[in-house]
Amino acid sequence: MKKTEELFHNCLYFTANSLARKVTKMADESFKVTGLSPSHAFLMMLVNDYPGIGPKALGDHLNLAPSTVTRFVDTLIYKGYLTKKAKGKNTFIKITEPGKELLDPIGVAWKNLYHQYSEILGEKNGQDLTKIVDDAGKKLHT
Amino acid sequence: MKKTEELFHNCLYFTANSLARKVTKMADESFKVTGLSPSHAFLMMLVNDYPGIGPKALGDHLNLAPSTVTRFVDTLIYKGYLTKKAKGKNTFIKITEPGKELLDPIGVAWKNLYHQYSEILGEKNGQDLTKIVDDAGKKLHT
DNA sequence: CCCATATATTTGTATGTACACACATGAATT
DNA sequence: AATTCATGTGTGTACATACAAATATATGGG
Repeated sequence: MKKTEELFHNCLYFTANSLARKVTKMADESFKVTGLSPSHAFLMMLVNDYPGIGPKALGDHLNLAPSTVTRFVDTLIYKGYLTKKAKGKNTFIKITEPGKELLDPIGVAWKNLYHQYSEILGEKNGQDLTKIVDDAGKKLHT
Repeated sequence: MKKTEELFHNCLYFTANSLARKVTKMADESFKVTGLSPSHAFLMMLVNDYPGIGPKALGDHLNLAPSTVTRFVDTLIYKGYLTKKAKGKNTFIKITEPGKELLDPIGVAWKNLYHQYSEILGEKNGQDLTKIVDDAGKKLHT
């Protein structure tokens, strides 16, 4: 008869959320220099790649609900890094000049995060883990 | 030059959170019959195993911040499933009779969740994934 | 026994994220 | 063209979770 708290570690809900919280804490720390949370930063990168993209497409790329994207975008507009224009059913989101200036620091922060967890997990280990987790996430898509 | 959105899938922050959100959605669904979120349910199980346990110890088992545990416990007290008594520096949390009645449904929901994701990922695959994720989470402690 | 330091807990506040719903618009079928 | 259906977007609301600070208590060295 195993103890309950040991059983937790056989539960994907428990382990996946636990890991996500820890990596998120590291990532928040890394991205602090940009003044953005990692997810907001990723959104900025996407908007830079796809000028005029809308919330739905952003959500698809980021695996986030559209309403979440709307919130993020509004925050980034408030900070002066994005603009949006509604035309008919669609919304076109674009990056501003101040927004573009963030892209370099974002890249650096991202690289730092990678190095940080690679150092702890081992680089290859971390890569393997990431791939396995990614594949599982894809399979679990509803 | 890879596309940004493909690079996301090489980022543990991205993949781990993405997976966690998907598993959480499944878990929420499974635990709906209990009227509790999965984390609340796990907390109930621990309190049942360790009558008189405090927020700090609960947080250690659940990988949650003590303040988070306090919030959860207060919610569960409000629902009538737990009690707490402060003595000196410490707080002693116990389960109530109505709380005990939840333990069976919680066990069932938990098992259902396991079967649900095992069916999608394959049972062995899911177990391996869980172990890998758990190990990584342990390494990333602090 | 007293002070400094460490520990446990709670509270104020903030962020990320989602769902359910509403609304506008576009597409398809009659 | 009108009606139905699907899609994109935004809002109200709610929950999980955390940190930082406040508080209360315990503990160990002098």
